[in-house]
Amino acid sequence: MRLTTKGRYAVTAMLDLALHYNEGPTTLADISHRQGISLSYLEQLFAKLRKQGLVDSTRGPGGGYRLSRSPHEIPVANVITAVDEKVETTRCGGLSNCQDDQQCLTHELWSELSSQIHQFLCGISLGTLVEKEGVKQVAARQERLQKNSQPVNVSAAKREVATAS
Amino acid sequence: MRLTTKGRYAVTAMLDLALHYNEGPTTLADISHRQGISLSYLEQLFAKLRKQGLVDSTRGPGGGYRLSRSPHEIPVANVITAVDEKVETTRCGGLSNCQDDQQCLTHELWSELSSQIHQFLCGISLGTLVEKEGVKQVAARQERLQKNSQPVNVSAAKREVATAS
DNA sequence: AAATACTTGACTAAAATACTCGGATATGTA
DNA sequence: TACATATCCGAGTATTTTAGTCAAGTATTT
Repeated sequence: MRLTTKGRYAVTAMLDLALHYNEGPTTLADISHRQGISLSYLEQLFAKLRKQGLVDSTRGPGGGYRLSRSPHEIPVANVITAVDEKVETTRCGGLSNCQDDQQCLTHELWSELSSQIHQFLCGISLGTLVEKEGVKQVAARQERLQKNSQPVNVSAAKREVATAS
Repeated sequence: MRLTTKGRYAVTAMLDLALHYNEGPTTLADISHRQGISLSYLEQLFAKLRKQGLVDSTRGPGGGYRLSRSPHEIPVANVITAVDEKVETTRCGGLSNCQDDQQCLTHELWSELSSQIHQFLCGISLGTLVEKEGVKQVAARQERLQKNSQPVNVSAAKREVATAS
């Protein structure tokens, strides 16, 4: 399994969606504010998540994204594989042609590890995570922060910093 | 846990060492031939493996590297962490300051995953791998290839290919 | 002395990652 | 219809990592 920040961002964003599952569509701008992920990057990620059928989108004012099904029916593994094309730990992508068209010495090890990770992440759904105490606490903190602060144009703010230097 | 080709190379090389555990020091040149890893890259990796006390080295003719202890006492996890500085799946390296100095929404998930992977790779030693049927077969093939072919300067060969195009 | 083999450090091409930017398109509201 | 809000889409790019090269050592055996 490939574990990159891309996959982490995707899971975080999807978890945010799961937390607001009962509130109608959530905009990427909201997720961006709450989770500190750039809007344009979220757009890229959600294009893939949509293609994989994990989320539905509605355009226009009041629109946004929502999970295509219950949080309990979406394993974390699906989210990660949706944005990170490759899923294998092995070099050859499971084709066993790692070295001179033959299986390399450690091929078995990596396949086994892959399936371990896959199993673990398949066993945990967004729904599972939402119910965790720690997640609830962090989510509550994020809500408070959002209410106290004005909506901010993050990229504009960053641009200011950049030009100031 | 970070899983890169660097870690894979390291495990492959260490497994090669384990396979020749009873034959005195193994040179990096031999490993390079058998496993198709560039000599200079191996040097880098083994510098780290030595610092971590996983291998002992002897210089001069007849020298080389050998495992510092029995293959059964070296878990794969140790090899990987020796060459891949970071070991955490989490962004913050377990410090819980992933977002605005606070714990991010998915922090728990990644810590748990980390420990899962760690457990798995701690449970498998080089000795375990050596005994696997698949590994034995691949190793046997590599021995045959090595005996049939002249020692080759790999990087010189590669350079030829490159200039030919 | 000569050959072998490890040791160290600096450097680099190529790939991947993590984004940004600009614009297009759809949709609800006044 | 105008306008604001959102999603869509493609191209471009700075940074980091990977995977390696290169050069100049040092230690040890024969």
